[in-house]
Amino acid sequence: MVTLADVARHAGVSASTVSYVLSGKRSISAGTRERVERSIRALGYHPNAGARALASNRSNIIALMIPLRTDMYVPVMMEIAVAVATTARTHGYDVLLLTGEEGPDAVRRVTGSGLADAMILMDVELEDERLPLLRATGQPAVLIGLPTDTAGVTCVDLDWSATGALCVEHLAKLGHRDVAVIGEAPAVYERHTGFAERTLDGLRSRARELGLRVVHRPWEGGYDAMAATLSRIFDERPSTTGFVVQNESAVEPLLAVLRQQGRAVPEDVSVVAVCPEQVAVQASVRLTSVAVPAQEMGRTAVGLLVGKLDGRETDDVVLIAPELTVRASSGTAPTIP
Amino acid sequence: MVTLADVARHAGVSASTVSYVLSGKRSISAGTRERVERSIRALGYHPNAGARALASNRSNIIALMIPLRTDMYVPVMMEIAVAVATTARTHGYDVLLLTGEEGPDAVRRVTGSGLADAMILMDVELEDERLPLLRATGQPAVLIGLPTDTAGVTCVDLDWSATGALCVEHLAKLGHRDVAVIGEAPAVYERHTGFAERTLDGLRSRARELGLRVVHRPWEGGYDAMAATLSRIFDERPSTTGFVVQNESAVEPLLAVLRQQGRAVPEDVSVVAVCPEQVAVQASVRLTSVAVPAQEMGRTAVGLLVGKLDGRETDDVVLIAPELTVRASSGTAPTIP
DNA sequence: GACCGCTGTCGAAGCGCTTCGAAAAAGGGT
DNA sequence: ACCCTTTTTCGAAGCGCTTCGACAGCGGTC
Repeated sequence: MVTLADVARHAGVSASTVSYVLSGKRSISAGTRERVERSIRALGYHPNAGARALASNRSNIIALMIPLRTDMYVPVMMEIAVAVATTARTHGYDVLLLTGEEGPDAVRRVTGSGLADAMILMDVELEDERLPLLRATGQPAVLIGLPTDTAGVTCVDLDWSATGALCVEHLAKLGHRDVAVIGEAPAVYERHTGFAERTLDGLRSRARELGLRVVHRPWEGGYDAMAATLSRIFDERPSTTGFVVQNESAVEPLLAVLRQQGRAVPEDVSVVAVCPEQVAVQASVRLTSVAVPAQEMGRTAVGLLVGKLDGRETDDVVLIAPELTVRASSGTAPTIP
Repeated sequence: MVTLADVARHAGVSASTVSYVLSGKRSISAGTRERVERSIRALGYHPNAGARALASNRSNIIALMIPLRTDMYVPVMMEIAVAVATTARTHGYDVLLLTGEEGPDAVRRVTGSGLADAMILMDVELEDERLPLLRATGQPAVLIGLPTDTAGVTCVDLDWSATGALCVEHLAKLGHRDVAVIGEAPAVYERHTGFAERTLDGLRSRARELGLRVVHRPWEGGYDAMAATLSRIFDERPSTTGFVVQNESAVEPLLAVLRQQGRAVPEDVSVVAVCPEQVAVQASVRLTSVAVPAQEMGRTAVGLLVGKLDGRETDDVVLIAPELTVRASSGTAPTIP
């Protein structure tokens, strides 16, 4: 193993000089720097992470806590995780992967051991039990998701409320008067994951302003469940012509059942989805959708965290504005015959 | 910050005693152990990861390299990653998340810096460029996937060749004589990712033995592409009655197009999928499938790695035997009218 | 020419832990 | 009571790095 001392010897300088070349924290003459850099390359030197962490009290690692469960948004989670990992690298950080399994203990462990300099938490619940700990330890953290109380923590999220409003506005503009929302699995609501409730709230209040009627049905499971859900919706509100889907795994079942029932999209009913771009484009009908900006969320979270670690002042809550892209699944509401 | 020395003082013992209580590498009398443990809890002590890594030359971190691209098997990747993270924790390891982006450099960096004790590589290509490095450094590593040359590395994978064979056997047993394989995107083959080619080889050679005819068509993209692919297949081989799908994102398009063409599953055509259990169960037709045992792969990989790190002798190549579950998408071949 | 303020470099201390050899304590036989 | 073995505990060295204060040169100033 090549150590800093080896490099110093090879370059004919002291260890501290090599260290300063590496960190740039003191000025080093061009000649010396050059010589040291050449030695580093010649010997294939890599600074020892542990020693560095010990001496500098900084690990250059960001912990990312992903949910263990896979009942929702797996591709979104994956995309965020990959974006976090790549962005972190460009800032010189590595990413430690924690699963929600350990829960608050993981926060304690990572903070206490100095394993990571900061944390990114996903799958944040409205009253997340990890928050008090985070506030108490003063560990720099960014949440992806928006808890009820954002005091002392930084958050990044899609503006779900605006997303819901945007969907219903789009349908209203096309003349739809009765809208059905196919929501997440009941478990998601029970857990008080913020985004599901917020979307619904935003959608409902905008619908009220615009004079639309809304029914909301959670969904989970398979095609049969979807068929049942749809019959119920059309029984209760026969004049339903607009659909909002917030659950990417519900997209294909919904389209399939509609097709099977002989309802044409977008002639008879319009569908607006909240889902990753890719899902919208690859669906059997190209979907009018509000994209879930997974990458942007991951990138932003890392950006904020690095800002904090560098002592910069950062925003407390970053809400990403939703953007609706019109594709082939929405159109003018059918005129009642 | 609470250090080991603080604990020692609090418990009235020396630092080394505390260390031995923690590591269990020397016997400590029950009384002393008790006292030390009480102090640890009282002070809320967590060993400093950096110091530990420096002194012991072990970071207790496993690096997991996941592919950057998301053109395939995202849920499988995610499931493996989560399984790796959870299993690693039960062995006292944390997981560092690397993306393929850095490529071989990541291997060099992580090995050189002592950031991780070992690596798990996913998305292994037949002639993976990270392999020579791994062999050279002697870094303990486990590949998820099977390269051409497995010398000096440990691999875990589903036995794809047997998987292909199993699928075609099942169809043969049901009386199908002409089988079509809907394969991965062409890019996957061009990259020489082992599993795609192996499945196909296994399937083809078994088919030859059983006297079945096979056509193979890569697929990628949307429903239109699937419709085109199917017409071509039925034009060229009108007597095709068996389908094998190896691409989970192709499942719904295939079923949808078949339905649209008025071909009943399983009465007119049978479909066998290679995909995660969940996809098979939630599809619009419950699919006869060979499950991709993502969790098992992740768990096994960690198990092997921990074994290596503990100096145990481990297998070099662990091939997981495929299991075919019969569901509603396959049945007796229709008799030619 | 003595003095000043630079810039560039060095030496040493110390980060918190593990680990080795050795000392101290505790039994066990005679 | 003694010696010998075994168990338990301690002290000190050292892992590879960062960082602080100090020092050596250097050109410029009065």
